Amino acid sequence: MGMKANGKISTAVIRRLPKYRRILQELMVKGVERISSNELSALTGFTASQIRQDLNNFGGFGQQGYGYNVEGLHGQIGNILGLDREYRMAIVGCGNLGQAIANYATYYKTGFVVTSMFDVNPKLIGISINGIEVQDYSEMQSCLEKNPVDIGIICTTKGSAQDVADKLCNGNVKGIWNFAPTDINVCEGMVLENVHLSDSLNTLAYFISHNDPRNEA
Amino acid sequence: MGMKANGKISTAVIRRLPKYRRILQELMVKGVERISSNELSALTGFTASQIRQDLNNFGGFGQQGYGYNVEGLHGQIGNILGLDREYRMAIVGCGNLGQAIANYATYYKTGFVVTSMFDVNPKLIGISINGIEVQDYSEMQSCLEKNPVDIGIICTTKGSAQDVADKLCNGNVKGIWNFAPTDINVCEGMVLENVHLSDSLNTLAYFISHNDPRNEA
DNA sequence: TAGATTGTTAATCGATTAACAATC
DNA sequence: TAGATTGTTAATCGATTAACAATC
Repeated sequence: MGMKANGKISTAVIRRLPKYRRILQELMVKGVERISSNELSALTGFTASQIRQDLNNFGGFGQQGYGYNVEGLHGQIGNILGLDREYRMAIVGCGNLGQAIANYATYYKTGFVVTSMFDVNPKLIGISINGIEVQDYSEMQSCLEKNPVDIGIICTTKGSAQDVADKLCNGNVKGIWNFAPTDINVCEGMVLENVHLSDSLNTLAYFISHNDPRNEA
Repeated sequence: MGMKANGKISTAVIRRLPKYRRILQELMVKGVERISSNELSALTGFTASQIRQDLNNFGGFGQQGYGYNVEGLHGQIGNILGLDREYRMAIVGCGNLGQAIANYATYYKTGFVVTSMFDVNPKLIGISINGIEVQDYSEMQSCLEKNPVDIGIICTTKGSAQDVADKLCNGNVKGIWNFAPTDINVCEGMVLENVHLSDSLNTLAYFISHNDPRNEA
């Protein structure tokens, strides 16, 4: 039960947590009540030892001779990830990708709520996506003051990304989810998560051209 | 010049290559001719030592006392990644995300060509996206026989992803780029690159809720 | 030539795996 | 209780960093 979380957990561990939780969710749907680290190993591809090691960074969630309670562990990991609260999000750049995320985020992820969307394109300003009206990017700063968000999502072109990032930093968002195919500089304390699709595709090309099927990213 | 590439290069190294190349491209645009591992370190955030180590997995591209030729190194890394050829791609699932990728891929990435798109939704079948007509998913297998592709891109819901993956395996694609928020099983030899947006967002939530700005994914 | 910077080996650090005692 | 499986320590493995000789 008790979170240890004394020191810094390595990012490798943290990035495995969502997968654990995803698989536990599927088990819950199937009505599975308990699972051992060995069975989880088969489902995740990680070793049983690593799974036990990972989980014990945060606390002893299992029980000797029994394993882990699926629902309980799912909840624990959710808490660790900070999914026991709501995150308000603003999408900047409302092209296909921005729209995809607007729909996607609300569809798959309760807890993540898109509360505003911004663009510079007059054809997009004013239209409604998933119930959210696209606002003029020039009004973003004042909008964010009135309606603060936790996460800014950058779905613009490479060229605009840094300007957006700067304005999001001023707008007191806590984290930036960056889909623009470039690296951006962010202010002290800002959490940054990049989704570099072009890098991902290039990596795929590497493995294809080298005939090297080392699955799983 | 000469590729070593004797043994298997670690995936950690491979995943850094696209970033090197991306930054070299920007330097080319700026007209920069040469760069040292130290300067590259400042631009990438990796240590100079690591950069030299990484590159020397593939060959000695630098010159003592000089550094690296920007254009030359950019080309070399492109070759290593397998970007000296064309990749034909099929998109399965033509919602916002599929459409975003259809536009994105061709816009940013020469060398990656979307040649066909498939969906089950009658409202989407027949429409044209970026010049490609959306075809009925039920015809995918015969279409792929007539017009083979290298990469299949899964932009469907969780529930359909495995069926799509199976059909892509039969369709002789070489790699799968999976955007569905689930893990899929692929046949022997298939290259799989997952883009788990929900995992990425969960990771972002972790760092926000722990007030831990360990930037860069 | 002297200075700069690579290529490469050796040292360090961290992450993964193995093993097993604790315990349900 | 006996069996199963965790929690945790120790051993191994691999990746990163440091150092420096080679060389442009």
